[in-house]
Amino acid sequence: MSTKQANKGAYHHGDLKAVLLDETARILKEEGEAALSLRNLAARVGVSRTAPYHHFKDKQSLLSAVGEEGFVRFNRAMLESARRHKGASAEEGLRAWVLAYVGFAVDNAQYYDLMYGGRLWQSEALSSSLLGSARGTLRGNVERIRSAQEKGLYNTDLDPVGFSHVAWGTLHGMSRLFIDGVYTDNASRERICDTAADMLWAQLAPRSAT
Amino acid sequence: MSTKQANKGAYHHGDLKAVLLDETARILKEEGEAALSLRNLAARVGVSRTAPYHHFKDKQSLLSAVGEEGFVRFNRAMLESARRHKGASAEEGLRAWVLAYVGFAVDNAQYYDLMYGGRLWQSEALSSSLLGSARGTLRGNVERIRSAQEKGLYNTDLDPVGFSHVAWGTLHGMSRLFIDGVYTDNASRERICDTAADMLWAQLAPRSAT
DNA sequence: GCTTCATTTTGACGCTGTCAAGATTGGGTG
DNA sequence: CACCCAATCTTGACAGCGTCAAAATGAAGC
Repeated sequence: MSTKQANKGAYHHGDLKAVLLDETARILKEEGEAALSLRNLAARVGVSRTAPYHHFKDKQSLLSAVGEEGFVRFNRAMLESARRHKGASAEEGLRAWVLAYVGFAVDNAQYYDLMYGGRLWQSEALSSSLLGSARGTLRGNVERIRSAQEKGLYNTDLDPVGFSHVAWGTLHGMSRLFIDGVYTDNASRERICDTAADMLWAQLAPRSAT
Repeated sequence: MSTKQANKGAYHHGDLKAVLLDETARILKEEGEAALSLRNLAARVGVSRTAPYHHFKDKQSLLSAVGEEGFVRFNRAMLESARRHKGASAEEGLRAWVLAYVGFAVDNAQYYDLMYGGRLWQSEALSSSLLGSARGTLRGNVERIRSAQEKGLYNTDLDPVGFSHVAWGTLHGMSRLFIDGVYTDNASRERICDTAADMLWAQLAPRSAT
């Protein structure tokens, strides 16, 4: 038991930081934000109340770290979705992207809430790596649009930056309305996503096409 | 001093409920959600810690009431914006609506947060009048679209319900990104709103038009 | 004038985030 | 191998929170 992993019960836990991140996400998912307290969290993991403070400056810092983990998972999910629709048409690709974005947000609300929650972005916590992740995602979108425009797949009259902002707003807004339970019919996710994809594609479609 | 209003300092405050609602909104706006505690609130208003409990079941109930007030103000703002652009074209009207919606959300974030925050809509608190307000707003949009379609002002091939959902998502998403400080450039509000209005109008514009 | 009832207060409880100080241990250096 | 240091974890403590119960206060009606 000299390795740094999985020596549960020892005084030096070894794995505590990772375990805290995972357990935090689990509690947020299964019991909601209100049920998350550092004391409760520590108890579940089997350490004393203040043990987490040796790995995270305070509660907000822990939540920021979970948010970063969310960005990693989000990027992974988007890449995988893109890979799965590699041969598809531009319109199919867009449709898949919309569905993948909203799908991730709804199915991983415990992460998505933290990723774009106001508390992260307004406070000074906003670790630079997190900000980098978010900016990188947006810039990636812009670049992908630009590249597709050059290949003649997208409408070349469109401003990539402006469109990215609005498209992001659309996906973010739909995701939030689903997550927060404001949309009444959660089962209609695919239908609404398709309608949104239609709208976005009407902007992206090359002028000469249908 | 026998009337029920404005007898400050008296044992029976008289106005307490209204004052609590206003002061809550003020604290949320000026100091943020984290700074709002019932004890602090009570102290500011000049009553003891538990006085609010005779007007609101608990903290969540107070926040719900503020949220309802938000819906009232929101509807008022939307009506006024519509009145101000009464003679304008359909496209101009849409543009004004987008700007009015996002403008209200950003300038009254303390209300908007509560109106569409997850805590209201998931919890059982969700008073029926609040739900009525929200549903009414959405149904009003759908009806307005339908009516404009019949007058030939909007594209008649469009499904009013589906479009309403997505358009709402777009405005809600942009509002949230502005409020939460995720959009970097808050000054570009009008430009982004215009881009969004372009996109929405491309859906609404009658088929035969430009 | 007395009663009744809504309103407000004081007291108390368990929970929270966080700091300070002490206990424990594993890894690197002699 | 022994030692010490730094990392890690624990115990103790404090102020603040939401909320309940019981007592106090004052306005309105008979």
